Amino acid sequence: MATEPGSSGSSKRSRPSLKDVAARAGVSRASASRVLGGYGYSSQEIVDRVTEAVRELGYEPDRIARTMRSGKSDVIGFVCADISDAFFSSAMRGICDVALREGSQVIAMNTDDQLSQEQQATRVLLSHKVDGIIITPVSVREHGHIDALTGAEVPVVSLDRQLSDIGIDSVVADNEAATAAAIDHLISQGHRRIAFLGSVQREEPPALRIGKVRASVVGPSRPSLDRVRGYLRALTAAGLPVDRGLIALVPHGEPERRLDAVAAMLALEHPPSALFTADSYMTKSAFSLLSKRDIPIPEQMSLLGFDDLEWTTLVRPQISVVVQSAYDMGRAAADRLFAQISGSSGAVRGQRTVIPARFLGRDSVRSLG
Amino acid sequence: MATEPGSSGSSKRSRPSLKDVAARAGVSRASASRVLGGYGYSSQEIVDRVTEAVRELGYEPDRIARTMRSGKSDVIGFVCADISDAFFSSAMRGICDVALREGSQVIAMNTDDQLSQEQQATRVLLSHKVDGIIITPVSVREHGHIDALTGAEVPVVSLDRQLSDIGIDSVVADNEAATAAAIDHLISQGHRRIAFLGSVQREEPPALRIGKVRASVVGPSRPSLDRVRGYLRALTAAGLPVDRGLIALVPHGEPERRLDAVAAMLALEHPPSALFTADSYMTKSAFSLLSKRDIPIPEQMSLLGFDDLEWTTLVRPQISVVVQSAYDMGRAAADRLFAQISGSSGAVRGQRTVIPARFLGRDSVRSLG
DNA sequence: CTCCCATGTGAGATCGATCTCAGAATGAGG
DNA sequence: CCTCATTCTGAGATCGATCTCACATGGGAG
Repeated sequence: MATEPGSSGSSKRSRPSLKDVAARAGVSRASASRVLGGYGYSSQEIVDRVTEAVRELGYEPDRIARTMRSGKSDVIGFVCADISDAFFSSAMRGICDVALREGSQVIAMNTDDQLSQEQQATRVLLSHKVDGIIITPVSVREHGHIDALTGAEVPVVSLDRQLSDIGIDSVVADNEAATAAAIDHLISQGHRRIAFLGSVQREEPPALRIGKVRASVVGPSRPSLDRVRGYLRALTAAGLPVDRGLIALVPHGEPERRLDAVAAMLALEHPPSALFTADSYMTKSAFSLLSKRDIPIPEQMSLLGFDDLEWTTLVRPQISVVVQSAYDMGRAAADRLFAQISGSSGAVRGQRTVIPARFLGRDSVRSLG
Repeated sequence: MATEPGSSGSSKRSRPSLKDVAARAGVSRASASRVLGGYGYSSQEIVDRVTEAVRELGYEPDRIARTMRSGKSDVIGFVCADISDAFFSSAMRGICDVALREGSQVIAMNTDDQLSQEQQATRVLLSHKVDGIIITPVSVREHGHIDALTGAEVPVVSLDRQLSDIGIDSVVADNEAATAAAIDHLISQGHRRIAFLGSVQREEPPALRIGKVRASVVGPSRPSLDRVRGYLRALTAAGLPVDRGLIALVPHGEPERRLDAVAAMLALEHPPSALFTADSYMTKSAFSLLSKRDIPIPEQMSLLGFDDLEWTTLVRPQISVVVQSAYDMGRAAADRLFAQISGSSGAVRGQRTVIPARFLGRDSVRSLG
C-alpha cells in the first residue's frame, strides 16, 4: 500500500539522486528535472519514463542541494528563552502548524535570556540559510544582531516584544489594554488599594522609573512594562492615587524574591485588598504564599493573575485571570513571517499585530460592595 | 566590541563566501580552506592574510554548502506527538541542550499521534539530511518507516517507547518498576482495593487482554502498558487478587471518557479505597471529579498519580506522585544519538537506557492502618 | 652536483538540483 | 525548396566548502 523507498535492491548506501533517476529513465538530468519541475517542454514518453523511474527508485529530492541552488531552505528559526516554558512551547506549536502548511520546518533555539546566546543563535541560523526567524528578543534595545538579519534580507518577526526599531514586524498581546481591563474590574468590585506584582528582565534598568512609563503604541515594548502601563492607566482613569509602595517588580528567575515581594505586600501597614500578579510565575508565588499562610481567598485577599494555567481551575477558589493565547500568537507570527518570505520584497515592514487577551472572571476576587 | 558582519560597504546582498575571503587575501580558495580547516601546510604569511580577510569580511562558512559536501548537516530531528505538551517540551529542552554542546540544531515536528504524519516527518527529515532522529513513535509495531531510516544509515533513538525491533536504541522511564513501587506503597498503607486508571493509544488493540500483559525487558513497550504491568506485578507479589473491574483504560485524547471512567470507579458496588492514575491527564481528571463532588482526599479516597505537574503542590492536599524527568530523558536520548552519530559505525545498536522515576510521597494517600 | 623529501600552493573535481543556452528535429507557410 | 517558428533534448554552468592531486620550491644528504 505505502510506497517503499529503498526497497529495490539496487541502491543500498545513499538515497537515489536525480542522476540515478535520469540514468534509469535513459534521459538527461535536465530532462528529468524538467519533468519533476513541470517547466519547459517534455514529450509524453519522457514524462512517463521519468515518472516510472521516480516510482521505482523511490526518489525524493535532496533539499540541501535544492537550498544550495535556490537559496531557499524551507526552514525557519524560532529563538526563545526556553522551549520548555509553557508559553514558548505553545507558541512553537502554533508556528509549527503554520510552517507545516507552508511546507517548512522549524529549528528551535534557547537563549536563557542571554544576549550572547541570542546573538550566537542568529548567526547559526543565518549560516543554516533559514528563510526567516521568529524571535522573542532578550533586549528590546540592543538589537544590532537582529538588524544584521534584516540587512541580510532575512525576514524577522518579533514575538511578544516590540523592538525600538520600528522596521521589524511584531506580534504582541494587548497587554496594556487587558491589564487595564483587569484592574478596572477590581476597581468596579470596590477595590481601592491594588498591588501590582510583576517581573522584569535582568537586562532592564534596575531602578525602573515608574513615573516615566507612559502608554505608547510605537517604540520598544515588552509585556512586563506594558502591563505596568495598563495598571497605571486604569488607576489614573479611575481617579485613584498611585502608591509606589504597591508596585513590586522582581528580577526574572529568582523565585525567592518573588515570595519576598508578596510577603512584603502582606506586611504593609496599609496592605492592599487585591493582588494583581502580572505573570504566571508571580501568580503561582502569590497563591502559594497565601495558601501556606492560610489567608483565605478571596475573603481576606483577592487575587487576579495574568496568563492562564492548568492549575488555576483545579485549586479552590478558581483563580480569575487574563488569558493570552500563546498558540495564536505563534500562529500569527508565523503568518507574518511567511507573508514576508513569499511576499514581494517591497512588502510593508514594521507591522504590529495585536492579539487580544480575554478576561476570565472566576472566584478569586471578592466584591467589596 | 562585537564583530559586525557585513558592515564593510562591499558585499551588501549575500554573505561573503570563501571565494571572497580568498580573493581579499590574494590566495586560492584551497589555501584559504586549508587555513580555516587547519589541515595541510600553510605558510605563516598566508595564515595571517586569510585570518585578516576573514575578520574584515566577517566571514562565516555556509553550512548548507558544507552539508552538501560532507553529508553532515549538524541538524537532528525530534518527532513527537505535540511539542506544546509539557513532557515533550521538557524533553525537547534536554535534547537542545545536548545538541548545543555538540554544535547541532534541532528541528521539531508534531505528529498528533498519527502514523501518516510520522511517516511524512521522517521522509522530510531525511530529505533535509539530518544527522539523526529522536522519535516517540506512534506505533511500536508498525515501524517500517523507522527501519527505513536505519537502513539509510541515519541514527535513530526511540524516546519513551520501545519498538518491537530490538535494533533501535531506546530511552524509557522505568515505568513498570516505578508503578510497582507506587502500588507497593499503597498496599503498605493498608489499601487492598486499588483502581488503575490509564490511557491507551487509539492505535492499541481496543480490547486489551490484560491477562496477556507480562513483564518483559525486550519486545515492544509503551508507558501505558508498562504501568499496567507494574500494577499487576505489585498486586500479585503482595498476594492480592486482580479485579478486572478496577482497571480502566481510556483512549487517549477523550477527556469526557476519562471523567466517566473515574465516575464509574466511584459508583462501583465495592469501590476502591485508592486511585492510581497512570498519567497526568488522568490525574487531573480524577482530582477534578473528586474535587467537584466534594469527596475529601485522602479521607474518603486516596489518590496517587504518575507524572509531576506544577499544580500537584498547589492544590490541597498536595498530591503524591511518581515523577519522571522528561528533561533527563531528552538529554539521555540525545546523548545516545550523538554517540551513534560520532561513534564508529560498528557501535552497538539496540541499547536500552532506563531513566529512574522517583516516588514523591505527599498528602493524598491515607493510611488505613 | 644530484636526488629526495619536506613544505607550500593552486587548479579542478565533487556533492545534487536547477536553469540557461545551444542546437536538433519537425512542421507549416511562402 | 527555403525560412521560420515550435517543440524537444542534453551539455554544461552554478551555488560554496572541501579535498585530491599535480606541481612547484627549497634545503639537506649522499
